[in-house]
Amino acid sequence: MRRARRTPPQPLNAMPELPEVETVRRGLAPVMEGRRIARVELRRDGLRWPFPPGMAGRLAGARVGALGRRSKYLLAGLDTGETLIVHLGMSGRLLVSGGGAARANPARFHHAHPAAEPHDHVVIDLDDGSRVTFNDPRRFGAMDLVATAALAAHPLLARLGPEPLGNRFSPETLRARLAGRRTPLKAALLDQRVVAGLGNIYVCEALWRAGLSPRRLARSVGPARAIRLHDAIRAVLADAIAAGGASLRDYRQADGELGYFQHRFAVYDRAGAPCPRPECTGTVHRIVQAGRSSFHCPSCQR
DNA sequence: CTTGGGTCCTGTGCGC
DNA sequence: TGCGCACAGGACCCAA
Repeated sequence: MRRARRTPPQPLNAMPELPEVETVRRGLAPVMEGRRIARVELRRDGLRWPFPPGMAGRLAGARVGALGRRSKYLLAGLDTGETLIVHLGMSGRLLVSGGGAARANPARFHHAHPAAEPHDHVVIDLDDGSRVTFNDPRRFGAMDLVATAALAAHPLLARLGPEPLGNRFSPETLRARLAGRRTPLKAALLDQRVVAGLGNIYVCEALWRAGLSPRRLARSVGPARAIRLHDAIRAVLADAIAAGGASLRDYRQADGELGYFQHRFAVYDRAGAPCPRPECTGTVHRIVQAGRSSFHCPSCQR
């Protein structure tokens, strides 16, 4: 008889950017949607910020409607008229145990739920016996609970740029938001007001796909380069989400839990490696911009 | 308004 | 082999 195992340690580069959050959303939706929250245990006062007053009591008894996503934020709509906002920060994970996962493979679940682990900060029990645990060693994550009618005005969401995979994100809107900015393109794309959901990894990857240097000034992106960049952003995110879905199934079969996908990057964290672009003989370089690593190929990214 | 730098937090991995 | 420290990241905050 085996004890239920926890998710193995995640690789350092499995940062939750938009594709990872979308992967978590897709895995969590069948667990949470339509379920009533039976009980919520807060094992500390907050994460990055204090939890809102009475959050556990306000969640208890609520039924979860649609599980959505905006940028890197998970949004759980509730029948109480409130929405739970969850941000994974850089090390946050949502682990599923019990419920359908346990019934589907009882041999792997000697106990209904694994014992609490360090950094298990929030435990959400649902009315079918399943449990969603928020674990976040670095506590850069966040949770808030706000009136759904006021969601769009929430300070974390109000100023976000367009969803990169949505209909309102076009080469023209991208160029308009980059216009006039004297900051390097790398920094501009990390600004969530320009386009929402990109982090350091996918900015590096999108710039490589577009053949644009991270050092190029944002305002120098004209219509032609905006098309290349727009297409590259969409393609790299779509590829990452597609890869994430596959590994999500693996995680569920192995542990009944949700995890991030592992993905092979073209340039991110690959300093010194040959540029993977066909017919490019360049080498991936690491530079530091605004205190962050940028990985790029100086030969084919201009 | 724009831009850049500091800060939080802890596990990992490197160098000595 | 063991210890210590730099590093990683998102988003807020503040200063210029």
